[in-house]
Amino acid sequence: MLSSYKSFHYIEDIHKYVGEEVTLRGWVYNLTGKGKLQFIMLRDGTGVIQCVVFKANVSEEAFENAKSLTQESSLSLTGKVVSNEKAPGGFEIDVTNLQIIQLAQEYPITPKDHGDSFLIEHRHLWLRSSRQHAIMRVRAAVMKAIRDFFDGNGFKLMDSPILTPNACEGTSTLFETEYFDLGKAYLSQSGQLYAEATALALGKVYTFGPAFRAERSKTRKHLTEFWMVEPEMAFFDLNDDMDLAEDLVEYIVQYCLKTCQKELQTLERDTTKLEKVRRPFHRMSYSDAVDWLVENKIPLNKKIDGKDVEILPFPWGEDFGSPQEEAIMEQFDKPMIIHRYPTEIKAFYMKRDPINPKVVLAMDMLGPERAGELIGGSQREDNFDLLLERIKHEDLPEDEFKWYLDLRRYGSVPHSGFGLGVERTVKWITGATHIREVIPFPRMIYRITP
RNA sequence: UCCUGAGUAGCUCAGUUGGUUAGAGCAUCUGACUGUUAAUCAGAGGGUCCGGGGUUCAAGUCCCUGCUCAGGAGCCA
Repeated sequence: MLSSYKSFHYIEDIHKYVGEEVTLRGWVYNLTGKGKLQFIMLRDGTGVIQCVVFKANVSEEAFENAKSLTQESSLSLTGKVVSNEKAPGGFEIDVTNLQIIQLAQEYPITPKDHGDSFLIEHRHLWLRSSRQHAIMRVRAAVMKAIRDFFDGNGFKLMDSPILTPNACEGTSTLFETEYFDLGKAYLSQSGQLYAEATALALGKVYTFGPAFRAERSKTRKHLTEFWMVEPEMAFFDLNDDMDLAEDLVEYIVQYCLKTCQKELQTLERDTTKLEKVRRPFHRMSYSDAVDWLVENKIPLNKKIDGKDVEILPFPWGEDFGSPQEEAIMEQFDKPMIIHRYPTEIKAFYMKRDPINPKVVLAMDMLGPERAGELIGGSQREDNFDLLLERIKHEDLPEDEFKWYLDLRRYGSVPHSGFGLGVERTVKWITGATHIREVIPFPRMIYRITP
């Protein structure tokens, strides 16, 4: 517990002090005046409350101070907590004294509409608005739910390096930097390989940190820097992996429903849709998904010689893009998993299905309401020879993977894991229209400030 | 990398077929008001129409070009 050193109160606790005098510190969220009466909507990070300054109840100086306030000025005020049904939230403060800490200059973000570009340029101030404030609180809840879930289920937190000598999957474009005399280093796009090593030391681990991708993606689903949690479990097969993924997502959503009702209400999120997020989720193999696309005449969109062409029926072996995933997801009102993708379109470390080596034991979890891919995971190749063969086949630098191959040399076991994108998840739960709204300071292809 | 769209006041936008001095709401400033919720009322200030070039008697408007931004594809969480 925090010691009670505070000389002021927080708005979230105000209901405990009805009839009493309190001191609040915060910022002017909005203002309106009516002659001898000034209304101040005060925010302090924990909530917003209406404070009423009546000329006859305060000193001349305090009233002049109240009149001179501007949006986002910081202040300290004292007054009595009263119940008033005219006040938003049901309570208000009858102000008896008021001191300005700093009189804010003309604040750029007004209560009226603004464009996306303007708001993102003022991200450092935009975070103060009620919608962004609510999203950040849901984000904090999602982070906590993730940690609670793993910590409470026997997982150990394991931190993987950010600077790495090679591309983890060998596909994605990475940010590059010079690393002393050792040549180039890259910002990690995934902690998975390191999580595998620690899973063989600790059993069940999760790594939780930022990931970096230098792809020139410019959509409302992509960031160049995002947060990902990656559990990795020794002795888990693909089914165990999918079960865990479903448990985790169910836990996160239910935790947010339990602890973020106010925030979800501010965001006008239809929570009945989130309440449906209960296990079991839907599952479908890649092959069954292709059959469904063929039956429903969903084509493959491909670029051949610079021309866009539609290929029908959808050919087995091609990867799904957003159009295919969205079409499949439209029938479902909770997340679903597609598993057992063609070997050729998936990463080298994924284990081949012993029943059908044309597919790997991989899985993607897609979210409803156009949330897109929330999770990507797989059972890992645990056979030394097969893994080496895949590394060679993909032309990956064998030397860099020597330590990784060692894991298959010394007590190799079946193991699995997955990665969950935090921002994708928060975007889905909050119903935010753009991923840049769900991380405090988004990093995107054409923007690195603020 | 490719495709599409946008750029006019601090902010959000309107601006007709090219035609007089480029408009509105909000914000700001001045004044009125004891119950406002994006208050209301009266008044005031505020413009490199993204930059450059061109067509024309005349360009915010048409053409070329550059810049900036947005969305989508591919890639993925």
